[in-house]
Order: sequence, then structure tokens, then C-alpha cells
Amino acid sequence: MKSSRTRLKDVAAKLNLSPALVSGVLNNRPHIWASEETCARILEVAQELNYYPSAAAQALSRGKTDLIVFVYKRLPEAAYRLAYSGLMDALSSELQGAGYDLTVANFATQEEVMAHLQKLASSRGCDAIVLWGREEDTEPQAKLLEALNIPFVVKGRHEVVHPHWYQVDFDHESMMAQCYQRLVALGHQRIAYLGFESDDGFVQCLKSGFLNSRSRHPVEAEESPLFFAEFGDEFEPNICKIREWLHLSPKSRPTGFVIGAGNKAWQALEVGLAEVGRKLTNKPGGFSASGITSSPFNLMFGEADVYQEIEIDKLARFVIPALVRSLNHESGDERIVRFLPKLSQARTLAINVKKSLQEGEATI
Amino acid sequence: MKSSRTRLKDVAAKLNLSPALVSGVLNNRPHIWASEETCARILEVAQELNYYPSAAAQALSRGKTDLIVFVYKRLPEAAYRLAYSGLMDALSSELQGAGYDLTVANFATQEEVMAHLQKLASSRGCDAIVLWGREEDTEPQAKLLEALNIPFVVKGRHEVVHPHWYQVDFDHESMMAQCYQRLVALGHQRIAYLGFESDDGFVQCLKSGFLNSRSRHPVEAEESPLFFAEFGDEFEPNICKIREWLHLSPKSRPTGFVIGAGNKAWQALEVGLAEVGRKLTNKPGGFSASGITSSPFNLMFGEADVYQEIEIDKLARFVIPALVRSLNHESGDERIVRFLPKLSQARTLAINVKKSLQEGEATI
DNA sequence: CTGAAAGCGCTTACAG
DNA sequence: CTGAAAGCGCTTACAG
Repeated sequence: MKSSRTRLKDVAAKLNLSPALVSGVLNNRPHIWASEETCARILEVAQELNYYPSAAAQALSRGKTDLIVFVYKRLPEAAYRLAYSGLMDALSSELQGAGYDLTVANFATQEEVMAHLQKLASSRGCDAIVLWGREEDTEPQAKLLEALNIPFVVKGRHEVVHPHWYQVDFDHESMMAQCYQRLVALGHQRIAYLGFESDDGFVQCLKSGFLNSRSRHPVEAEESPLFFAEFGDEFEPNICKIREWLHLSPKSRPTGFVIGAGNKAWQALEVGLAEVGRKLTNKPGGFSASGITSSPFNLMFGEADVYQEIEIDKLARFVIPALVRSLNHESGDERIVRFLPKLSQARTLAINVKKSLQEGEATI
Repeated sequence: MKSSRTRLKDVAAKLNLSPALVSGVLNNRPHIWASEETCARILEVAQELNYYPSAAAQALSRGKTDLIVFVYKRLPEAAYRLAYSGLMDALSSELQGAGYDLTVANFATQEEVMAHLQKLASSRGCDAIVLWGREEDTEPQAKLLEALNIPFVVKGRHEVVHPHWYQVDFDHESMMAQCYQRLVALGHQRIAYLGFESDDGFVQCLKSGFLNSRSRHPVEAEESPLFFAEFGDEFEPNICKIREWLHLSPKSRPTGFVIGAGNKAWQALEVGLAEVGRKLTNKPGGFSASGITSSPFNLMFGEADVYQEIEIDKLARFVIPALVRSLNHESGDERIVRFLPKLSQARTLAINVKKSLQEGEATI
């Protein structure tokens, strides 16, 4: 009982109407004339016969696939994979709402990505493309799409070199500024920065966000040293640096920490503090931190205001409007979307193994 | 300079050949005759003109879209979202290798999913479908696809009611059995189980895997109590139960833990042990645990052999072969794939705040 | 062994 | 206001 799908002419035949009329009504094309009643009957029969137009035939005749392709180069680091978690949920659901389907294509190498983009363009396999990944990868990809004259949106910070590209990303500078302000408001005088060691665009923006805040703000005496460190997403180098900082004298060690790095940095910070009998707090007078996190995130011992995982989904939701603008070749500054999330309190396990761990009872 | 894409007849014209011949050679159809040299020239010109066949035209004339759709109902719990992390990477890359593109469609409600499946089938929008999610959701979805006679593979444990479905999942029973054996090998006599509180198929399989191992294995005296608890993915209920167990006398409390739950259970276990000055170890004589984890996973204090995050990707790789079998309507037992991962050592922060935390120095 | 022709299932000017 | 016809770009029997 192979159910041969219903075609347009089947529903037209059943109604004794021409396929053209039925097509016109079903797509409610303007300037199509059919009585109210005929329209109703057409809808009814279409539903009754379970008619859905052939996607391929429509794509061929309309020259439009209603397909958006999400393209990226696979990154080996688990941290990046996790950053994509929830992205498909958000993108697919937004696109469905806009009448598009989402196709996903990822490749191990940049060459494969470029070849696929070329193929997509030449085979008219989609209406538009979303590029995701590091700037060093997405930049040549976007250039190719630009040359091929195919609409696209790219995730990333390309405003300096390519201000005319449709692009979406966080406002990393302001995020770090918010964190810095938060710590200043808590009364911290010496505020350290833990970042990533990377040329990635967002990393540089995080860094300059911190440095600009610091130089603009008067709390740190100009001659006070700059507590600044960048590492890969690993525990060891972070903990070493933190130990070094924490072993400075109480008058000279940093008490506030802006984190422009991943969960390993947070873990190192908490462990480092625990080693000296302290934990993070949101109250004045202790050690405090604020910054970005990867998902899932929770503190072990203390408390802190951070940017939580869910933000990447929110970011994804800006992609679709940008895509629509791109498809319509709308111009203007709204080609560049920069999203500033809000700080919120991190969940914590509030582990309290020994009394000596409690705030204020430094033991070393 | 809108680059109008090259069509088949363009390359045919340039070669003074008929489109039919060119098409035949490009698709290297059997029984097509063209001299070696002609073939070479065709390939050459196609490449030179950057020719890729129109996806829509091919789909229409061949009745095949080369599209696989990955369909699921969105689940609100972050834990589930994370379980999908890496899935797209694995699925897309496998499919690209098999000549298919991956399309993703997710919806908030079951009704929307069902409607989309109906539409996909009727619009011939894809060649096959991958269903992912909980059995209670995927079962009616799969039934619909079966009725619509469209090839599919479903993630899940449907072997009892639907042994003829193409399905892929972990061998949860054997996983729990492996964990149990591991603890027995370490000399544990009283082995507890921490699971999820859920009707999900995999949860039931984990549970029966543990219970069967236990009943088959002679180490536990038949009258020894069953240490067994199931909770949602939350910290509090787990820690309460663990405290209760750990406060039993050394002769009667459990020393081994099989974890059929998420990271919250692990955190609770580690915190509970830390509260009594202990941590997990892989050596005989202490407290040990083994089980499943969500990604990313690391222990805070101790060590343990666990199933790591990456397994979900490995699982995904079994989907494509199953899909191909499904497309060819191959029969046999290989419709059901059950994957048994290997235990491996979890990363640990090895936090060691106070000496009293060290193994063997119980303090309470 | 080759090329002209029909067909896939829609859409959309274009004549009635 | 309507319907017959051509066209989207391929593929594939089918006659030469």
C-alpha cells in the first residue's frame, strides 16, 4: 500500500478546476479570481487529500528553495562544541517560524567548507547561508559568498574590515565593562583579568573591553600593577597564576577577578581560593569575580554574577532577522548586530567541607 | 555582476554534445558510451565552468532529494540539550560522506512534530528521517512514518513493541552491568544505585541492568538490603539520600555506587563524601563509583571510571549505516543496533583543600 | 552507440 | 476573470 502522494492536478481534477487556479489560490497570489466559495472548497479538498506541493517542483519553478544552510568548520575542542549546544534548537525553531528549513553542513577542513559553499551556490541548493565559527575561518568563507553573490549572515566580529557584512555577535567589550563595573561597585581596588590566549576576534574584544574599562576608571592607581593573564582552556596554567596572585600581600593582591575565559578558569579560581580557605562572594570585602562562562556552569563553593550559557541561544535569535534583511539586501547600520546580555547569579553547590573554608577565616 | 549559474546545456553547448550525453557521463551511468577522451573533456569543461547540477531539478526528475531530516521535539531540560551536543557534528559529517545533506527540524510540541512529518512525507521533502528523543514522543512519530511508508531510523529502545523498526541506542543494561562488575572487582560487597526518576525507556533499561547484575552476582547476601534511589536531575534529593547512606555504620553502609543518572548525582556523591572527609577512589578499600555522565564531566575531588560524553557522538555514527539499510529496506536483526561503550577514567580537579580530605582519614 | 523527446510537478505570464 | 501553454533544469526511456 505505497501511498502515492497527491499532486496538484489530483486536487484540481477532483474540483473540476484548472491546476493554475488551484495553485493560485493555494499560494494566495494577488489578482487571482475565485469566488469565496471556490476558495473554501479548494482549501478543503487540499486538506482532505493531504496535499502538500512538491518541494522540489516548487523550488525548481520558483527558483527558491526555502532552505537556509548553517555551515561551519568543525572545531575539535569540546568547549566550542558546547557553545553550539542549543543553537540548533534556536535556529531551527526561528527559521520554521519564518517559513524556512534549516540544513546543517559541517566539515573537518576549511577546504571542504569552501568547496561546499561553491557547490551550494552553483547548485542553487539554498536561499541563504549562515556562517559560524572563528573569524579566521569565516572571513574567507564570507568573502567567497560575497563574490558568488549569495545572501549570508556571519557570526563574528567583522565590523572593522567588513562593515557591510550582515553579522551577529555579542558586544564583548560592554560585557567585560559590565563585569568590571560590578566589581568596582563592590569596592574592589585591584581587579585582575583572566582571559583566553587566542587571536580569535571575540577574545581580543573581551580583552580590550577590560583594558578600556580599567584605563577609564579611576579606582586603580596608575602605578598599580596590571594583573593580567591569558591561557588556553586548561586548569593548570590558570591555577598557577592564581596561586601566584593570591600569595601576594593582602594590600597588593587582586581581590576582584574579571573572567574572559572558560569554566576551567573559574574552577582554578575557586580551587585557588579554597586552598587559602576562601571562596567567592557577592558581598563587599571578600574575593569576587564576574565574567563569561561555558555551559553548563555552576560554582562549587562560592557565588558570582556571570553571563550564563543560555545567552548563545538568545544570540541565535538575532540571526534570523539579520538573514531576512540580508535576503532583501536592506542596507544600513542594522547589518551589524551586537548583543549585550545581562549578568545573573550563578548556581552554586555551596560546598562547605570544613569550617575553615568559610569566608573571612583565611588560613593559608 | 550577478553570476548566473552554469546549466547542463551550457557545458553541452560548449562541447557540441547533447545534454543527455553529458548528464550520462557526469552521473557515470552504465551503458553510456563516450570515448575516454570525451569523458575527460566533459569533466574538464564541467569543472572549468563550475558546473553543479541544480539540486531542485535533480530532485524533481530523480524523485530523490538526497536530504535526510533530523526531527525532534525540543526538550526544555538543559541536560537533554547537552546530550545533543556534538550530534550535529557527527551526523552531518557522516551524511556528507554518504552523499546526503542533513536538515534539522525541531518543534516545541508533539502536534507540530507530527504535522511536519506529514508534510515532509507528502511534499517528498526528504529521502529519510531520523527521529530523536524520548520513546514516549518518538513512538507515535515512528508509527506515523511507518504508515506513510517513509524510511526512518529512530533513536531509542523500541525492540519490545516494534522489533522491525530501524533503531539505534546504547546497550544500557550491559553498561550498568559493566559498572557493577567493575565495583565487584574492586571488592565491594554493598553496591548502591543512583538513577533517574523517569519512565523513559533508557532509564528503565539502566535500572534493570543494575538489578539483573545484582541478582546474578553472589557477592551481596540475599538478605542484604537494596540500596536503590531514583531522583530527578537535581542536587538536593541526591545529597540527602547519600548522607543517609553514609551515616550508616561502616559494616552496613554501601561502599560502591553505580550511577545511572546525571552529573548532579555525581556532584552530590562527591560532596556527601567530602562532608565525611572522603573522596572517590579507584583503589580497593575506599569508596568507588562508576556510571554514566553528561558532558562536560569532571570530578572535583576523587577518581572514577565512567562513560564519557563523547559516546553520544559514537552512537550517532551508527545511525547512518542503519539509515542506509532502512533506505534499502534490508531486513534482519541488524535493524536493531545496541552500542556498548567502554569505561574510561574521568578527569578530576583533584581538589585537596585540607589534609583531612585525603583518603582513609575519615573525620566526620 | 547516439540524440530528440517526454516527463518530473509545479508556477506564471499570456492569450481568450 | 479564466484556462492552455511554456518553462524551471535535469533524467531517462526510446527510437534512430
